[in-house]
Amino acid sequence: MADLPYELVEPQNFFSFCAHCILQMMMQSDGLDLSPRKVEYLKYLRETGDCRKIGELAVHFSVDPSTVSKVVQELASAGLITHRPYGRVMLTREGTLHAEFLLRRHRILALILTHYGLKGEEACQEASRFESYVSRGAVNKICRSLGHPTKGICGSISHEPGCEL
Amino acid sequence: MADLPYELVEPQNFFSFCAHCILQMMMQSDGLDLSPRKVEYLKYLRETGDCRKIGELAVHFSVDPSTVSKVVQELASAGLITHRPYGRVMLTREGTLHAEFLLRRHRILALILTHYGLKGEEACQEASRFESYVSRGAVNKICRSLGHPTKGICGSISHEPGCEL
DNA sequence: TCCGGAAGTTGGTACATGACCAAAATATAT
DNA sequence: ATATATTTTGGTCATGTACCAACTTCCGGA
Repeated sequence: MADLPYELVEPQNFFSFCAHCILQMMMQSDGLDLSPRKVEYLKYLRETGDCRKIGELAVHFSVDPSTVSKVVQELASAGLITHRPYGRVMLTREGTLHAEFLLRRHRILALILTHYGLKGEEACQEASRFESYVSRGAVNKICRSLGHPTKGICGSISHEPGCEL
Repeated sequence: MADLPYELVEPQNFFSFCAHCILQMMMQSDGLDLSPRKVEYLKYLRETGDCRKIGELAVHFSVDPSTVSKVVQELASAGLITHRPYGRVMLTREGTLHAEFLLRRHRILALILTHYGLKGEEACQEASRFESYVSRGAVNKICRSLGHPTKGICGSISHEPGCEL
């Protein structure tokens, strides 16, 4: 952060960025920074309206609670969820935005698979296997190319501001 | 292997399978059994006409020769390549067939990415990241849906017998 | 209010993948 | 035949994702 090229942003242009946009830009990752399991956790939390318990996640993903406990701590360290020991798990604002992307990515990818003859359920499962390795940039291009569809196979697709850039 | 349901194949139908088909069927994996790095090795060996040296692979993938040496041993154990210590690396018949699939998968996936606006090089790199997690079944469906294209972006696509099934 | 069982955490282990280094072994080329 | 280049071996390490056992904390009922 020491050598930020401040000159790149002319003073007269600086205020054309609103705080929200700056936050968005800072938050935007390439979409490849989360491991597959963490992606599943975030999507699940977003889909179920978050505020889940460790045990619920453990049952849903058929893993030991201790496994969930540890991964949840990592997600909390990453600032994507909040979790006090023995407490509930819930998405932060940033985690929510990221989970929105993860769901959009999943649904876009599952959707295009159905265009190639995969059945709904099959497309969903297939997408789940590889989606973690598909970059945000690629997703946005596919999304734009499809005209930002709003209907996926396993849920509706919501488009955050910025995805069409 | 103890409890194979021999009854499932009626004696009068058994000989309708030729040895080649049986071999094919036995060899056909779901396409998800190789780690990303191993996939890269096999594709490279197939593309460069195999019979490579460890050092070449190490340079090409920018990793330590010792890393290559170990992974190569694993591929040899899996029966996909032959490799005597200090000798050349080359694909077995099975390895060649599998590498053909890996190349077809890569090129099919890169191809469809270009249909969504990704540039050639970009599509190739993107595909390389996630292709290891895309099943043979899905690839075959996409392939069939595209009418078994023969021209990919980073090479021609060859279709083994069986891919259109 | 206290207590016991349920829920969650911690610490340890395990396995796969894939990377590195240093040292030993082998091959090759002069 | 020996020096140099290549490869292998044996360690170590990091990441991701699991498990188990033991411990801690929480909560609801008597």
